[in-house]
Amino acid sequence: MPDSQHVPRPTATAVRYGSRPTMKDVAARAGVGLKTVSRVVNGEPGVTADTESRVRAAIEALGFRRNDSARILRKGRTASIGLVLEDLADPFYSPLSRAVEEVARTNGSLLFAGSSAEVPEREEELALALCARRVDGLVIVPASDDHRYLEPEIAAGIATVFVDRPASRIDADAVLTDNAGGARDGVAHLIAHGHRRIGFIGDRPHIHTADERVRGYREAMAAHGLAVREDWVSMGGTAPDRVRAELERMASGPDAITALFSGNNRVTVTAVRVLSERDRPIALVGFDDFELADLLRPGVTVIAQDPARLGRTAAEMLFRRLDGETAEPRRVELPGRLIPRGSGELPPPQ
Amino acid sequence: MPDSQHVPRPTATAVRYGSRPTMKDVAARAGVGLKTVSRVVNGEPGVTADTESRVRAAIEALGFRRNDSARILRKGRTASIGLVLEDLADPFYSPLSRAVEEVARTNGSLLFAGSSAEVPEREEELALALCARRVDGLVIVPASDDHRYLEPEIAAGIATVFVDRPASRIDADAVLTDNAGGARDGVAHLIAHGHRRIGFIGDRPHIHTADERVRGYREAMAAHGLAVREDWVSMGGTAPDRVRAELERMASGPDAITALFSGNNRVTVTAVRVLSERDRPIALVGFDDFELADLLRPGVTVIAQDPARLGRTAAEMLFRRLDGETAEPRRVELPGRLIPRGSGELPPPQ
DNA sequence: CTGAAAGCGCTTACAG
DNA sequence: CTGAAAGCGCTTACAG
Repeated sequence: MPDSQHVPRPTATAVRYGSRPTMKDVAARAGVGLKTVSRVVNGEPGVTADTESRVRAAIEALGFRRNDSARILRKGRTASIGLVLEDLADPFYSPLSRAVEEVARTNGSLLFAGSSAEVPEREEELALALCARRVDGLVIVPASDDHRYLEPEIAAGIATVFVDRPASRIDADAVLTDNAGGARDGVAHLIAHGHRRIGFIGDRPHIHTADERVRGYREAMAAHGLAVREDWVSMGGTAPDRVRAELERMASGPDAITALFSGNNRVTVTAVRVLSERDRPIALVGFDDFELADLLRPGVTVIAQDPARLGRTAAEMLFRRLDGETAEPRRVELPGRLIPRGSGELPPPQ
Repeated sequence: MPDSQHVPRPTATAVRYGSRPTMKDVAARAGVGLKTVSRVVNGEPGVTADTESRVRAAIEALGFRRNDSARILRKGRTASIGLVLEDLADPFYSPLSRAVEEVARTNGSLLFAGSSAEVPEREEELALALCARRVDGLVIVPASDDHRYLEPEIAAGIATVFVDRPASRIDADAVLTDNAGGARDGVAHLIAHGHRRIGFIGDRPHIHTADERVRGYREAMAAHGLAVREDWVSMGGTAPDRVRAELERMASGPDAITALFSGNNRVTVTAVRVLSERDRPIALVGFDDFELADLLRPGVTVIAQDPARLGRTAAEMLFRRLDGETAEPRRVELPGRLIPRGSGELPPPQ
């Protein structure tokens, strides 16, 4: 089908790329110079109505569409930005992506998107591939713990804003949630409801958000004079099997926890699942909101982030840099918000 | 910071684009020809170890990174594909996006992603902008009902695969779920559990999936000799207020429905919310699975699609086309799968 | 093994 | 109002 309107060519590649008309073809057909075609295509002034209509007729007849690759090469700006995050499919990151996309569109840019899958090498590979395409800027949710590989790119002018987690070993713009503060609030909420033995299950250590949240947990416990037993704290990824095993361990024995603070949305989901199978209720506050949290019984109390706002804020900062803002790198922190729904207000057993 | 290693320049633009070394700079520094640099950068044979190391040293010293825009212009293939869908943030489409991205990566391509927000003009604008960038191919979840605007692009060789919904007014590859069949199964399931007055709330008419699902609903009702009252059928978008009003209307009065088939995930979520507030239970089967459906009380019975598989299948088909496959356009249909969880097995009131 | 010339399809700077 | 020439940064085709 693709070549039904074309003279057959020997290879698919020839069909694919040999057959597009260029401005030169349009100029020849319209009987004008190349620059005149360029003027019409770009809506520049200085073309008579008559000339313009001849050019438009030729464009129409040939099915011409300007090749932006060539334009980009000449102009410098590519009118595209790149987004590198952990997982496009994650319900936390997908609204963030959408928000970045909206800001890009508003600024006339297209968006490259890619998932690092939390693998540092993949983040680097993706980010550098985007730099080779000469994206104007980059929004990155880091997986790597060393971003010095980006220094030459940033020095060469690729604006870069980190989001959700800060850059490591370089100084760069970042938009974050107040993770420690949110965790503090959540744990304080459990303490206020009478809990003393509170567990924490979080993501792998050295992930900035995971470290910050466990820090908030410890600070809240300390602020209320409560000791933290180290077997109440478990950092190590969000795989359901792991979370299940750790929670079941913490919830058994004489010193069983009476409440859990879960370090992110995926831990929370597994925790809800495990707790729903148990008789003795355990209070739960989770970091990150999620859809339907209010419809579960009990509703799940959370510290909500606003992923769309994170994305929007980061992208807007990026475009301000592209517009020439040259202030020192900034770090913006957005607040987390406690939403009580029932699970975090359960009292400890008598 | 960005220009700390550079001589200050008059404008931000100059800093941004003036300062990147090119192959020519590398060649000059290494004392070799341009082509030799190209050979080293691209790992082509025919360079002595000594020459190569001189070139590598120059690359390192200058912080050179090949400009892929220039490469693309010369080579034809851009090693990028475009994805146009309704909403990157939608939990149905985000796994689809991720799957497309994975296949793109496997094939050495980067991914442009954009949301049409269900606005036909925006789909067209996005798709044509991507064509102007000369993406190798396009995966599209249609919002438009007329894709003839893509004919010149497809003829010029931009491979195009539609997913979730077929193309309109052109013949093109498509990967779809068997929407009518899935809806038929879901409604038959409700009928098998004793329901006779079954409502249907779906998305706006003329959206292919919405039309197909309501068709499946009507077919299942007819196949069991059940009449459909037109006030049991409501097509018109997924806004919560609308869904709530329609469901409350259908669920009241002497001929109130005893069961609902909801046409997609967003309708289902609102339906669950409304039904949870009511005393008299109403059975529910929803099209599309969603996270935590099993943790609600009752669990929500669904016809599950596999969005990741849709995306993967479409992207694989795209790359087969790019590899030269020239068969007639194909339509692939993937099955839906009934997952009983409780809400669809509730009996009608005695 | 190496490199000079031409060209990809546009835009820029300039001249008429 | 219009267009010829040069050039963006690479790769291709060719010659030495």
